Amino acid sequence: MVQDSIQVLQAQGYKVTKPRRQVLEILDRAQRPLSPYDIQRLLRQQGKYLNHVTIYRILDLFYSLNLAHKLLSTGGFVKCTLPSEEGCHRFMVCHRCGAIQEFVDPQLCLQESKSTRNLGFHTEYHFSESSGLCSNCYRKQLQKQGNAQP
Amino acid sequence: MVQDSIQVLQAQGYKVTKPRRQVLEILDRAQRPLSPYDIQRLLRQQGKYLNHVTIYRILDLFYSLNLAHKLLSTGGFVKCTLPSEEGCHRFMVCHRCGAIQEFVDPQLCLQESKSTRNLGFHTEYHFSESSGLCSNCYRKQLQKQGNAQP
DNA sequence: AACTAAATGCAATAATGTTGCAATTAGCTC
DNA sequence: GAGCTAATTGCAACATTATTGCATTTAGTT
Repeated sequence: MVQDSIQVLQAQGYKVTKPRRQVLEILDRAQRPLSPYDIQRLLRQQGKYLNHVTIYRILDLFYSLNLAHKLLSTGGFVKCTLPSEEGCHRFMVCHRCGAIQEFVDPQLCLQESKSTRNLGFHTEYHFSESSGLCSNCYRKQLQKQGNAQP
Repeated sequence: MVQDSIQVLQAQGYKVTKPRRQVLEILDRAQRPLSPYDIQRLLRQQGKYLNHVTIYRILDLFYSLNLAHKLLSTGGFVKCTLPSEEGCHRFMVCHRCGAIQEFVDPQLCLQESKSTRNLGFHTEYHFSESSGLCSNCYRKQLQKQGNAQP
């Protein structure tokens, strides 16, 4: 929810400005990663204008407050959908429709840390993204294949 | 080794050109991710000149042949250090000295796939990078802390 | 309503990527 | 080793993305 993010801003002493609300709403509605310029374009379609510098700065802020994440594989930003930081946030990205889903998995974190420790590395954070098909696109794929082999 | 990559190029019917050799050598020597322009700068320091477009194209080729990987957290390219593709290649990145280490872990792949499958996702590939300290930097860190508390 | 620090807009610039086409070259054949 | 040709590179122009300093505006307060 947008409201939650607004409360975080207030709690941390940041102003709740119109541009910040607008970016929050855009991110909240979009179910895919957006670049700063994506956001600018989407806003323009609604007749709203934000300088791209402003958007960069807002995204930096959101990122630093963990209100948004930067997807590595696409480079775009997504609104964090998890209540609080319970460790490393992971993503699944559907390479067909672009849908994303955020999740945490403490077990995986442990395993990853163990695995890298064995190689002499002291891990502090994991970046993890899985690429594949969401259930919708997977079903469609199966149907298409099914029709192709009568 | 550079030689291995050259053999892959030949085996796939690609020409072994001077620019390709030069980029291979730069990547091989660098123990950190390099952007196309990084590579151009490094070559220039050796009195060699490559058009940046050429470097982009060479990196695209190397990437498509799995001779190089693109690190997501930094955006730079690194030469693949593993013999062949035995699944998803993972990276540890030292955020202090920039050193990287590549590894595979089939067990982790399995766990990740299972984890995402439980969420209705059909994973085909994992992007995984761990950020932390390499053993060298970790030791230095400990020493510094040790000195600070007499 | 007035005040002030924080935030935004603006302008200029830097850095990074991309495209089409002409010139060059690696690897082949003779 | 000379000549051939498709593959590769260089060039030029352009598009996109990102950064900086400073003037202007605004949210939250008094």
